[in-house]
Amino acid sequence: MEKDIDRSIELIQRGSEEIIDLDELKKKLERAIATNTPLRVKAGFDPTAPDLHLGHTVLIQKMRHFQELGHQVIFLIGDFTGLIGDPTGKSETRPPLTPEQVQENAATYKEQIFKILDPEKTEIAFNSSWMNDMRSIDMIRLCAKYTVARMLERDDFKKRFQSQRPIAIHEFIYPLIQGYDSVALKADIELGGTDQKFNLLVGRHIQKEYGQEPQVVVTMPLLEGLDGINKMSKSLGNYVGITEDPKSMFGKLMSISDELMFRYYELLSSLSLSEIDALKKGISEKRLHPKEVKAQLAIELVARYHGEEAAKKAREQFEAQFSKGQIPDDIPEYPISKIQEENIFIPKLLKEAGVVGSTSEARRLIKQGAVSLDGKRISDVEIERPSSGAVFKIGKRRYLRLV
RNA sequence: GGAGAGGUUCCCGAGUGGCCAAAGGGGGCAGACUGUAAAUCUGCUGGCGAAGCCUUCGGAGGUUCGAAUCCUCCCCUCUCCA
Repeated sequence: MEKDIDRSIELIQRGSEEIIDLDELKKKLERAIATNTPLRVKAGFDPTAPDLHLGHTVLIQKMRHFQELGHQVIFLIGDFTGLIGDPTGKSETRPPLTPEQVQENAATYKEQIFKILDPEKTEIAFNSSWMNDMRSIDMIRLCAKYTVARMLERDDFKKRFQSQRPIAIHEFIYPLIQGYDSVALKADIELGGTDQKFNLLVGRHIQKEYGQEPQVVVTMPLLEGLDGINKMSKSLGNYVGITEDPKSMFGKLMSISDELMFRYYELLSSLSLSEIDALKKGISEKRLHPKEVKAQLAIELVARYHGEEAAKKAREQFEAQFSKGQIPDDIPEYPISKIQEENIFIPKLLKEAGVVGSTSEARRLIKQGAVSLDGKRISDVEIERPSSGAVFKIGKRRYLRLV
């Protein structure tokens, strides 16, 4: 275990939004060192969406920091709370997952998180394992430990209450159960996104009610997605999945803005803050090209999930395709033998090959000058039959090779 | 149980008999500029071998020369009162 409290604190604080409460954290660290007992660090995850993206890894990286400091990390899968659904925004009761599905999702989680976390120092827990056995009377007792007025402090609830929009009762129970999880796990620290702050704080209160020392809350910022505006989420399509192939991961990271790049550096890279500052300085003094700095970030992240070799290759492919305009190897192909006519009707060909959604779309693209054949822009929907090996390029990154 | 509001294209949202494949915005795609940057500017954004035709405004019927728009029934969402 890391014996230097200041170094511990520095690492814990890195990139974090808020720590409640710093003094308590110090005390816990001191005691952990004195008694040689690792702190129990909890973070909860939704059982329904085990497809992690870089946004999730901000939190997981922080878990890793705790492991590096020698503490015990608990990866809590909220398979019970998942049935309720977190009332962030909409209220909905989700269809229950079968135990098999939960196990399956958990397996997927493990596969993904252990690219970052040390399996030896990670405990996987399911809150159904204590919640399923809770009796009604105990649930009511749990509910008795918090008040409606305090629940309404939560911004989301407050707004809905004030604007006379509905709040279902079960939504109040979610934070209580999340808090109770901390009791069940005897959490010293709970990590979560800034949107989780209220729930995490309820956990402190509930722990006190059950005679435990309140957990320290560490909130992490929500990572902006590729658009730089919305938070990274799958439904918005602005994400980089950690199981994505190296090439598309690299490409997506290269498409972010320079401004966003430093946000990613801070929250995702393992470079120290001073190293990151040096990069910023290098760019402003024109010693470094922002594109190169971005490529370094992309390489680091691709390597984390796919290894050094794959990262290097992804970069080479990227440079070949976009900087040198070369045609990538792995592009869709279409057998020219399928076409009988002497003249080929391009919209139909492209649609059949599945590179465009409809002939109408293909017509529009041709009209806009987005389609080229072997480097020459096409202006007509019909052309003479090309020989096999000819390559269509549609827009920036769609290709089709005739074979 | 009673009263009311509403469901429009990927999303938000305008449209209350023909000028509606449906305003505007967002998103997306494409072109220019670049570093696949970002920002900006421009264009496109239901389908069809493209003439015109076909399908689309919660669902099913109906009125009408003509329906997203009017009528009937049904489904769904939301609000208020109790």
